[in-house]
Amino acid sequence: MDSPEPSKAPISSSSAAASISASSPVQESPFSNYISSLSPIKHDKVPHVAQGFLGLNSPPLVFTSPHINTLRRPQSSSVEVSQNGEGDKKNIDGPGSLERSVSELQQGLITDIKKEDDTKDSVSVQPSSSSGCVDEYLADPVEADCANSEYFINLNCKESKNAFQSSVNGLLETKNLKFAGKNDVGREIDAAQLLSGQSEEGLERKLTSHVKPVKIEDEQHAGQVKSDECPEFGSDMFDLSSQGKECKNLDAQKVVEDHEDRCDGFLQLLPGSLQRVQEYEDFAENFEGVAEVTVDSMTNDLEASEHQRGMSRRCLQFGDAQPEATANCSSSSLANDMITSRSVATTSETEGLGLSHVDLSVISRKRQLVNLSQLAINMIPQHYGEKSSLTVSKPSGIGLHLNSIVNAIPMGRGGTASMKLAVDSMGIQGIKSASVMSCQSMENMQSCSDAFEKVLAAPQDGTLEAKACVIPGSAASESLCTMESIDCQTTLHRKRELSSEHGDSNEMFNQQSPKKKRKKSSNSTDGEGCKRCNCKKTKCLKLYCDCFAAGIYCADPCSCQGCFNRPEYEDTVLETRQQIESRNPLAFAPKIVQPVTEFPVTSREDGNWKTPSSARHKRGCNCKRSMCLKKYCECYQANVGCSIGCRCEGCKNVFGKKEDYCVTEEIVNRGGGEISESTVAAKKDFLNSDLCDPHYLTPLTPSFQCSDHGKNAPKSRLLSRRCLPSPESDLTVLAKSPRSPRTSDSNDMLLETSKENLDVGSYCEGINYNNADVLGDGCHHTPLPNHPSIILGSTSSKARELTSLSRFPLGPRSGCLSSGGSLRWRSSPITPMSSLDGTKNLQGLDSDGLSDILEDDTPEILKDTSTPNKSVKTSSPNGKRVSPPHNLLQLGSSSSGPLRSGRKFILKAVPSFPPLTPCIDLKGSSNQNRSSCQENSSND
DNA sequence: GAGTTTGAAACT
DNA sequence: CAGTTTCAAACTC
Repeated sequence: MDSPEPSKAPISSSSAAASISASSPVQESPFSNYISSLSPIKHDKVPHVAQGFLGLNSPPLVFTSPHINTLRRPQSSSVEVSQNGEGDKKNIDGPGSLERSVSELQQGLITDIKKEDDTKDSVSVQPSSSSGCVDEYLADPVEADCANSEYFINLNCKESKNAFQSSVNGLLETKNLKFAGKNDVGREIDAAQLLSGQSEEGLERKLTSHVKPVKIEDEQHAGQVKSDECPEFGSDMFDLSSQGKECKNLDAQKVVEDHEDRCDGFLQLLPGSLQRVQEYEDFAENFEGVAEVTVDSMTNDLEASEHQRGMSRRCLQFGDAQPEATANCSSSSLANDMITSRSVATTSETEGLGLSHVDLSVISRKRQLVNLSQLAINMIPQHYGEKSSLTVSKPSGIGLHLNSIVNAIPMGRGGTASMKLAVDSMGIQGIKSASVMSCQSMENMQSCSDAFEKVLAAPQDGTLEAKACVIPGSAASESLCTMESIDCQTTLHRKRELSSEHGDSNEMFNQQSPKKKRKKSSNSTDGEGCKRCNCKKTKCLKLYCDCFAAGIYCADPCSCQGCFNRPEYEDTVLETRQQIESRNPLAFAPKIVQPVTEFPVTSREDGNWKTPSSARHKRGCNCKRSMCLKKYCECYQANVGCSIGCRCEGCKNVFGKKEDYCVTEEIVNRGGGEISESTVAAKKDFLNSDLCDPHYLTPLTPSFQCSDHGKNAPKSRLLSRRCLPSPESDLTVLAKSPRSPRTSDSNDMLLETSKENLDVGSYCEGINYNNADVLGDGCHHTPLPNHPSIILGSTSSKARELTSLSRFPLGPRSGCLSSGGSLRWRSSPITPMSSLDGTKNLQGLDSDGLSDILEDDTPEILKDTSTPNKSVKTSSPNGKRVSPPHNLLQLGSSSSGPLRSGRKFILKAVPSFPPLTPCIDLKGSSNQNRSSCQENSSND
């Protein structure tokens, strides 16, 4: 492990391709995919790094694909991607509009290009021909859509094979530029501009081609989306260019790719240029200036297109997303896609790839989109309840890596990313609406970006933070992470490309002074939220490495020594990861799982949105001296309360003591048996009022408290606990829809032991949470692009989606589930969940009964920690019911029957509930609901 | 910035 | 599966 394979290390572009191919096999296995999906790898650090281990996270891929689909689908009610894609396009712009935009873009681009050409000359970097840039651009935009990608590829091929290569080179160059640019911002900018110019040309081509392609899409929805995006983007670009923002436009275009990769979020748009110009840090600064110009006018359209593109890019970079995507698209293809996506990302860029690569890349992009959408969902919900609903659907990974969590703090980024994701998820249909949303989100994002660093500290972004928190783990953090990681990863990719092209690139990274990295990391950690490793002996190939554990490549900020966690060593990384996963399929799964419901509850009660109390650490901590009051404690570090799974001693976790958690569980457990329908109803009510309300979800953002961490967290947590016994359970409920396993299991789960359930639930919860959000969003807005379930289009569809979700191993959990009971859930018809509308309800249910159930159901995987809980039961947090642990036991055995019935009942009920009733009154309603819940429970 | 503490990850 | 070692982050000075 320690010594990564040296041979691999010097991976050249070719090697990268090889690695890709190699990786593919691994990912191919559905199981691995599931597992990988479970793995949080994706984004934790993603923010900068964006580069995830494409190959590595097979699981992510699974998710990603679904997301992608969902993203695209969003608009189209139909589950199928293709339809959606088309619909999206239409929605966004008619083909004619696209053509127009294309023509315009072309004109604008041409102008810009000329200018850029000049700039290019000035810029040393840029090597790649415009075509190259274009290719990249195309690739990104086309991204998800294989068809589009193919189309583009074909176009490129037809136009000129050279162009394709050049495009590839261009990409590499662009990356290189960025990479090099890091040194000089201005230089980067120039490069970016140049690239943008190239990209513009490419866009022109693309646009022209796109016009045709748009219809081609049918092959793949994603393709449609891309085509749509491209046109829009182009149009956007055009407008910008017309406005005299050529540079920005160009940058935006280029950025779109890069940024998307890194930041996805609206930040990307502005940032896009900025990003290129700089790393994340610089980005913020430049962002303000640059962003300002484009943001208003451009943001909407650009965002949408960029988001999509960005999504796709991320997907390429991040395998994580892929899993989800696969879920949406098709589990079978997902794995391949995942693999391919990875390879594509690297290979396509590096090699130039064949069409197949392109397709793969497209897929990967789709996956990424899915991931992004998930993230967006996570993020969105918080800020935008309605919108969030759209995005929510996909919360691919609920779980968060601690790193991600840490990173999550910089919600702004995450928010932006999420926004983009949301947009993506929304799909074409959403695009316009999304544009609106995006506008808001963009605004938020901007504010966030502006405040980005501030965000952490500033509550304003609290919304963002809240999102981050909510997503927490997963999406939010991921999004955040992605934002930063994206930058990092983008740089990494660039580096890769550079390295591939220029052997030095690797050295460059390595050479980077640790100090700088540290500074960044420290900064990022603190403000930016980007956490970087400092590994010295593990070569960043072990879980000790936060980056590696998060599934992202080490980047500039890292001060690691002898790092093999780089794109260059992709093969090594993948292998190592596989090894680790072979030992522990959940090794890369998000450590923190969020219960969907919790947010609402917590936020409501406290009024302060702090950490998602419901969120829990998958494995739990084992603190003995820190009393869970320091960052030594992973739970505390993640701003989550300790749970049954924790083996900590003298737990004083501000976010929630283990004891409290146990109590809640007990309650839940009892509820499981005792709770019965009345309890469920109460929960439902609660959920309906709060959870159900999409708004409520939105508010979740509350969260934000991630940063707050503990202060309010404890209360919120407690409250949530009361209402929602276990976060996991809640999550599980939500999960049902998406990951269904749990949800479905929830029904069955009762039977299952509490521990297992908990684990699974927790794990799924994160996912569920996302899903829940998605559902909510979906209900209101659009179908979650990603997951079919998300799509929601209609409530009925929701049910299907849920089921579908259950099918797909959404996240890592799915994998976990596969291993354990989780699968059951999936298998189990989530039907109850089906009513997405009920998602909230579900959440609510989950929170109460479901959560309990979930906990019970929680797969062993998650359970790790959980054993103790059962015992805890004695006291109820609320003091209401402190039924003895029987519940667990009951659940396990005799109670199982009743519980099941109860759970099932709940689930069914959930659907019936108004999905997203306005809930906004988080506090009041929540309290009432809680009280009602409690009462109900007591009654029970 | 160096050294210590801490707990997770890895190993046996 | 439990115990030990290794590791890197968090923390303290």
